[in-house]
Amino acid sequence: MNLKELAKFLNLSQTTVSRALNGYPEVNERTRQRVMQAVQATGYRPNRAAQRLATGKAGSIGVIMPTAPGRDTDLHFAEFLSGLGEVCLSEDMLLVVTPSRPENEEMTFRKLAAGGTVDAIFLAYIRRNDTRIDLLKSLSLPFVVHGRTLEEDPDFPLLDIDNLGAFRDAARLLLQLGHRRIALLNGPDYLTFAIARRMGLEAALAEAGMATDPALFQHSGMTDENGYRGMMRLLDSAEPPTAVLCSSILLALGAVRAMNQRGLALGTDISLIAHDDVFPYLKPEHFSTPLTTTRSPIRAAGARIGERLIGAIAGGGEEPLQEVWPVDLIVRASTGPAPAETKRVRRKAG
Amino acid sequence: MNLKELAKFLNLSQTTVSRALNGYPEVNERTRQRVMQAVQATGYRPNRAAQRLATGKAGSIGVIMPTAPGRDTDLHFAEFLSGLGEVCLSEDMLLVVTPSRPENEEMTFRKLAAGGTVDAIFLAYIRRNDTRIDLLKSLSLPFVVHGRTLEEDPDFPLLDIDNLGAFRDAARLLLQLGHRRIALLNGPDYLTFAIARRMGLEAALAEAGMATDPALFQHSGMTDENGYRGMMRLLDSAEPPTAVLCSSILLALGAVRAMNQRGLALGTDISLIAHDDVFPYLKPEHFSTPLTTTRSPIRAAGARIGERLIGAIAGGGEEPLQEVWPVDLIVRASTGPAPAETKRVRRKAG
DNA sequence: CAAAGGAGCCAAAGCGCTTTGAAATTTCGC
DNA sequence: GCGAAATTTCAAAGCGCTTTGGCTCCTTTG
Repeated sequence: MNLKELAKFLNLSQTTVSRALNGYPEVNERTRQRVMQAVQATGYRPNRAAQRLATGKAGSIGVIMPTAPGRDTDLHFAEFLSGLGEVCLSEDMLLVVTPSRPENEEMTFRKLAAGGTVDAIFLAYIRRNDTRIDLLKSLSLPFVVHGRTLEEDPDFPLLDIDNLGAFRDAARLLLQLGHRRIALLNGPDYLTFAIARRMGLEAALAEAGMATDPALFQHSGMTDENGYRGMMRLLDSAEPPTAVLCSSILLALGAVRAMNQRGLALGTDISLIAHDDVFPYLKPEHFSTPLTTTRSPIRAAGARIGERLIGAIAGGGEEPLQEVWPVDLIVRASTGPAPAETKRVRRKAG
Repeated sequence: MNLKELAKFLNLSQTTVSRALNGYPEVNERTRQRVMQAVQATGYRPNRAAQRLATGKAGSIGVIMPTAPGRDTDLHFAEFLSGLGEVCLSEDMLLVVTPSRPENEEMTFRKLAAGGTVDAIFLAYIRRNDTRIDLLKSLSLPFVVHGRTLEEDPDFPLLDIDNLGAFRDAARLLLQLGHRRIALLNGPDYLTFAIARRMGLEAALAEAGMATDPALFQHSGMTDENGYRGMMRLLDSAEPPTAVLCSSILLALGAVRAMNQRGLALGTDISLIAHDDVFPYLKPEHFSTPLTTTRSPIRAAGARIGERLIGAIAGGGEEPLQEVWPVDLIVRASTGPAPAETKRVRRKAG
């Protein structure tokens, strides 16, 4: 059943039927009712491809899903997608997920753009000098970046959380509690969010007039396993930290396990603050010792980016908006005063 | 730049250029080279919508993403999607993810199908008497179901793992180890995979001539929190189990935490077997006490379903294939002989 | 050397929708 | 009750691609 047939069935022209369906004003209300009824009766649905061709609008948002044979899937991606999806749903947009090898991402973008497959693109996992952003700028497709580059004043539309501020505040808290050796279990060092978090910690240390010890920083994929290994390595070192910042709940999960195994009490012997992207199935407040966290729901970010993308599609060229969300620091039981032995270590060192 | 312009640029007809691009034989090799070069030079990409309209093929696979305001996102969905995506990538297919409220899924299907938005559909989260399957059968669109209904001989294409067998084998192992009270922390009771797993446990118990105690079964969303709560409840009950089956690593995570908190040694005081869908960021072998698991990579299932969907699109109507994968039972340290106190309890009870 | 066959190319007809510009019909003011 | 304006409808022209059927030019073959 297509429009032509439907029109014939109704003894109307395609034009009128099309207009009735799309809510144009120049059609009699009685006629519109009749059309709607016929749609119900016949089960007619407009052909999406034809609609696209005619309007030039794809009615969908493009998302690149980074993928590679050995590559881990990402918890954060799914949660983000769910927020994005929620918005798409209410706006009757489709989500076109394009799996792509990292090395082919440029090609994938070009194909999506030139082929008119999508009306807007979302980009994440921003790297230090990310060439993909310049590419997107040149593509004349609305886009919003999740995260940002390290430059001072980015000139592209983005949404990010205040990673630097979050980890600076977290480190300040630990410093106030008397901690002097603060470790960082971070994400991959080529991703800007991880770099920003490290800079946050470094900033707080600098404020306190303290040097940074690179031996206390680990950059790795954010898995349970890496959290465990990293923590074990730290605990086995000559001067173990008394506190640790984790870039993900998963890293914290492994780190906490390592502490348990060593018989260390969380919040007493050692303090921990984790960043919480808010996964419904893994909550820091439900750890044996509830975790102090820097908290920012990644799902909400997905929803907001969806809104902005849809706005950009509808409204033509929005000016590039840089939106940076503050991050809550939520104190729970995993943070406490630095243990006395720290002082001993420091005396020994000094 | 469109085909017409490209053809003019080359002094060829659209027909010839189109054929050159799509690998048809009736075009001179030299001409084809010229065309390819022009494509490189101009950056021409065919318009996807036009292609679709002309061919009637959408070049994409539809995936329903269940979503609702309060609904948890699902770890398994992302991992599955990644497998599916991997295949789509190699076949140059797009993944159209349609977020949909559960109550609107039928409508969503109809729209996807009648609108020609996708060439095939994938369905998961199968429920007891799932009306969506009949709908799909009536839609004349290739589809493959992940999971299955409970009927004896399903007549639709599906891929599933042997949930019943997996949990029966797991329970048998526990029974052989002397366990008599075996608990089950399961997924939601309206989903067939969870029902099958319960049936697996019940089958093993029946074989051993034992009754089932519904108080030992929990159906819930598969989150860390529910694992913890469920386990706590079980441990606090009059006759706590000596062993527990978990339908997910996440449930196991919470359950293990509960045990730790109660000072119970995993594999000694209490045994645990979890089902492992294989998440790269959360591995049962890395738990403090490595977990015995029933293992089946959900990502592989995604890839296989992708293959089959693409095959079905290409080859027309494949006969409905029921593919059921066996599940490995991998024994690690979380399972051990039933502790002596169990006997005491039984004596008391007997 | 004419007929047959094949290789290579082309014009034009869709695919199913939207939208423009015009025509038919109704409504309204005086 | 008549012309003008507003309302409602329509025919037809795209959107950019694929594909059918046909045409031209060479090569082959009896």
